[in-house]
Amino acid sequence: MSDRTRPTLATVAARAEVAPSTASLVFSGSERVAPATRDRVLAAAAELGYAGPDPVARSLRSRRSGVVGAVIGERLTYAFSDPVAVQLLDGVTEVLSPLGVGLLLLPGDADRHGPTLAQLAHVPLDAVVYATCGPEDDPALEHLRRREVPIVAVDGPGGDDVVLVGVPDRRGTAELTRHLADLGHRRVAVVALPLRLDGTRGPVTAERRARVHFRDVRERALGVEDVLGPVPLWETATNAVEEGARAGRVLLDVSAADRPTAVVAQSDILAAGVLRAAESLGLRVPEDVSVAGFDGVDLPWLPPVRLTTVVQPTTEKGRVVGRAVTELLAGRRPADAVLDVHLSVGTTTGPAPRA
Amino acid sequence: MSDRTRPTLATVAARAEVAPSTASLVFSGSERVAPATRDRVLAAAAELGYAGPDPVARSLRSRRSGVVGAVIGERLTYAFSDPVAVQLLDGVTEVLSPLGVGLLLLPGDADRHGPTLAQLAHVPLDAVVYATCGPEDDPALEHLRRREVPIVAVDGPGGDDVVLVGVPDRRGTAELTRHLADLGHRRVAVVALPLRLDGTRGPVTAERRARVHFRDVRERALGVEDVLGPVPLWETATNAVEEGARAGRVLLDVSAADRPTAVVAQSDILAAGVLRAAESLGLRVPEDVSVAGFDGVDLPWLPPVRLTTVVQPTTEKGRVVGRAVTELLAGRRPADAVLDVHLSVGTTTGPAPRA
DNA sequence: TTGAAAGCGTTACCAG
DNA sequence: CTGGTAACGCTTTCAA
Repeated sequence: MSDRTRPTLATVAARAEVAPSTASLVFSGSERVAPATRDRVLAAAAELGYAGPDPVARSLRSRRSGVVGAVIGERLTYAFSDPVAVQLLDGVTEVLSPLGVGLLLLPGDADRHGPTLAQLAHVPLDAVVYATCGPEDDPALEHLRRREVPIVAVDGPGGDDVVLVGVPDRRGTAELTRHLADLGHRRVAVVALPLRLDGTRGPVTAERRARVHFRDVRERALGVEDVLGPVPLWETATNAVEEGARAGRVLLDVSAADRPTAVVAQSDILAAGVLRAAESLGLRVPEDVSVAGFDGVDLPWLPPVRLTTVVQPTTEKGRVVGRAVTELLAGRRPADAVLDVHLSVGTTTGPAPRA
Repeated sequence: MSDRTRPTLATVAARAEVAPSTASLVFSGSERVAPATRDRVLAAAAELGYAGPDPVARSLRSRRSGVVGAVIGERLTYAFSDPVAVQLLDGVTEVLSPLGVGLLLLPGDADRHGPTLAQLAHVPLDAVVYATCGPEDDPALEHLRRREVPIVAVDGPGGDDVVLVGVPDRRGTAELTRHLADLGHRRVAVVALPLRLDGTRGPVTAERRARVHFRDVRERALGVEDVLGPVPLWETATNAVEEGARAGRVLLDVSAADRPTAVVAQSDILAAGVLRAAESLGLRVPEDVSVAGFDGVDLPWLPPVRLTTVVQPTTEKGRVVGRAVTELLAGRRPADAVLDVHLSVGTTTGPAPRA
């Protein structure tokens, strides 16, 4: 090993006695290179221990870095304890990885909902995916717009230059609620996902509800009310089992006269918490109270119960996002996409108990 | 908006009537710029809608891309259903994010243990973290070496040019095993994490054991044997609750004469599965069988049981990795680090039942 | 099929 | 404190 400095394409070209441009052609896999020349270049590269064209220099010329940002609102720990977020990103990488495009994590921290500008500004980005939160009033958005970085948002509120991928949250929840109504339920409470990421928890006032930050949360609440009219909302601080349990313990307080006969949680994770609360309060499900969720994720520790829920094709949603990114990278403007959901009736909903 | 083309630093400099190098100084936050000049440049930038220096061009010059790769062996869904992996990466980002460095996910897919070269080769990388698997015989390794990308490996086998961060897996497991031995346990079975990522599951033969791919798996097995001598190992296909349950159902088969009185699982996730299996087999824990894990992760759905386990400081491990990366980026060569673990005795281990 | 030359947008270095 | 100039390592015309 006598090399003083890391070899570059020029070094390789010189050693192979071809022009740099020809060597470049070889590494870009072009057909228009004589096999003999190609072999010579490859041999030179091997001898020099050349690792291939520097991605950064390549990016500068080709205006493509192979990096797509993933905005995941919160700390990794929170975002990735949400199976929906993970499945979604899994779908995205499934499509993007084979193209040599990687996902760059852009988490926020305890206080912030998104990445700081300092984080964004220094990092190459061919596109950005808002994976778990809409880009609504995100200061980073303006920066990305300036840089002309295309954006795909999941369940977000969108905007003209943002490609949207979502599901019919409202219709799905309405369908679920109709199922409950058909079973005789009239007093239904909703355990809501965070309306904003500020740690608030408790009953939702009209003012707070007017300032809901996330489209899907709003829509899922409306879906219930489409069927039953106004219902009480209980907001959780994060999408976590323990948060659902806290909510459940309050809502299902056995001493309350107007205890709901059914609880609609806005995620399966929260629903799992409500189930736990019911259990700890000595309530039978579904005899004393029905519980339903949203997402249709696999909670391996939930059985023997099967949760009634609205199933959304989360991984497929991720793939659709991945394809949208692919289109964007190719300079095309894909249409927004709305995937479908369906009701899955499990063992956690049943006839409303007689008053 | 009359701009035909995205503004560059040169455009901004021209408009502010300064040299490009001066404008560059402004954006790099240098002190050696007259406030008046700075304001003029900033004003010009604002007027032109300049988003700041192009990260790619900047990277080319400064030889730093702000991107650190995270190799996570498997599909996102598998890797991120492991709380240990998530906490670890959380710790890493906690240190790296404030530095404007982002984590690029480098998952494998169903068959592969690591990213393909096509994925790696096109992407800028200041460093790489092997987060959930050692770089042992990884073909990507040679590529990274050529590119002179520094590597930090967690619990990995290492190599001269790889910085290692780990915990005393062997000693920790030995301590746990001594606790069991003190309780009178002699017939102990181990539910092992995957020895290699090839979907194998079942009793571990000597040949297979000789080819174990992951250092921590080997060490944790040895820790048990340090105390009790050779014990049967049951390999799982992935680190998942259901896998632990499958293993548990076989190992705890009530009809077997030599049913173990204690099961040591190599992760808390697997231990949770074993607990489930015990329950479904009608065995009481710890009266009929003791169960222990490794990691000390918070499984919010596990209570009321408290798992006996070896607690490792996973998030701190991530921070240490982050700091090691920081050092490496600064051109220094940090020392390997071994963090500490401790035994946490819960309610799942007790005296061995009388034969 | 190959080569020459011109940048891509920035920062580093050295003068002034 | 500011300006000029030369890279950084590659790809992309355009010619030959």
